[in-house]
Amino acid sequence: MALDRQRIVTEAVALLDAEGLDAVTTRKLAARLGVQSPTLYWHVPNKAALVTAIADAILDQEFATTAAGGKEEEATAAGGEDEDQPWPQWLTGLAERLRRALLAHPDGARVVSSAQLSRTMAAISEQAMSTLVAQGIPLRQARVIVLTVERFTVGHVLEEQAARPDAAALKDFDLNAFTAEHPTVVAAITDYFHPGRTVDDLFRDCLDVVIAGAVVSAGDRR
Amino acid sequence: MALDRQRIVTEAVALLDAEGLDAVTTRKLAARLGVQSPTLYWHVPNKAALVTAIADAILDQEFATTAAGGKEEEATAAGGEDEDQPWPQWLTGLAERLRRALLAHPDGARVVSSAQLSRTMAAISEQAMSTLVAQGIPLRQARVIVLTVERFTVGHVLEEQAARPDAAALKDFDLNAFTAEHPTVVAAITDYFHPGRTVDDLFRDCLDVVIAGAVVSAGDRR
DNA sequence: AGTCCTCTCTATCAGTGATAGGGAGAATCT
DNA sequence: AGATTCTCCCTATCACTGATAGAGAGGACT
Repeated sequence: MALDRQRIVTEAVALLDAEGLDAVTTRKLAARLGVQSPTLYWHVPNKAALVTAIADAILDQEFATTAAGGKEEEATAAGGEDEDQPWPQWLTGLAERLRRALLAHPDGARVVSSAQLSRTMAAISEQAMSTLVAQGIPLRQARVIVLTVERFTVGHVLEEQAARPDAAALKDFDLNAFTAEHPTVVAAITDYFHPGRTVDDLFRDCLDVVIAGAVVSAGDRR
Repeated sequence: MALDRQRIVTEAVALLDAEGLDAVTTRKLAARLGVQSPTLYWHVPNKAALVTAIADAILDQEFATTAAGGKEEEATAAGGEDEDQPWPQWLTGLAERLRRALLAHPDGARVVSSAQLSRTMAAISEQAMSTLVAQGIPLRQARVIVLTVERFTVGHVLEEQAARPDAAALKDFDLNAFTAEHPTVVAAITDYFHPGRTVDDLFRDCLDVVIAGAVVSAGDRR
């Protein structure tokens, strides 16, 4: 099978899924493709470009229609969400889809946050801002709201996927001392998760805060 | 001068300031300290621990009193902010101080976001959640609000400090094509910055959205 | 005096992204 | 048809990274 950029990116995502971002090296990737590592540099200028391409691939899995480019009409229900629903709900759905895309791969948030000039991310922003504008939000507000939601979501998932501290870091971690110094934090965590709430609920609760603020800042019109 | 963990971290921050996170290598750091690189491993278990220590140092510069530990009374005005002011304003100040701390060093957000178990970050959360609780916010809401603000802020600054794409990435970037495909995004950017607004204003506007949502979710009590 | 402990050293390892430059084969030009 | 160019992959190598093994200097304790 001919080696091309497409196949490289696909295999890179597979490697990411199997071993995480730190294991995505040119050599391991080349080995998977049955090729020597310098060969990759004929198809991809450098590793940063590869990571950006991976980011686009990750986002595309959830936003394929959105990212397809503004050409076609995208009849309705782009990616499962209805653009005609009220923007707060629509934006909530967008954020949840974004989170789902990031969580679908190890280090997904790290990949996307270190992508340089992701086309798909730009397409998402475009669709989000234009959707808000189409529903009467002033352009300036639309930008502020969309950026807020995007950056919160990436920041949130980044923390969700943060590497579990290694044994060396944990060995001098005294839970009792931590609880003594941070009683409110510990109490809040146990309180939050006790009734069976999940990390999905936590994201949703945090997102609701952001969306509520967006509604207020948009002058309460809906 | 005796080499100890404190001096290593201080010099690591200096190296970070001078050349950025990617240049913080054990060899360069050791050279600055007049020592061979394996020596560092006597004082620091591995590089991840070093990065976490750098993150704590960065945050300490802005939150020294907060992070000092819950022992002393911290008379008033911890780090320049008054804990008795209404929590929305107080939380706004906290987020701005957090952003200032991150922006004070190259890759500051990247450092903090890749820190494992930062004591200072925990101390910040503790102070924030307890401040909200002290003003009548239920524990569960306090946690949601504080996490939202923290993660938004880190996510936002992470993007602010994102590496400018290199020449290779820019060479096949067609601004006209980008504008054609993302008209709303481009229009929103020019519209936003035209009247002399800065990136500081943008953060503040986004933060205001989050805080407004926090106020709503707290049931409008203030 | 002898033993331990603290700290720094040299030597070395396996890997990493990246470049230089060679060569096989297909496509294109004359 | 023959010559040339282009495409794509190779080998060899570079400078550099985080990390470990193990030696040894010197002070502190017994």
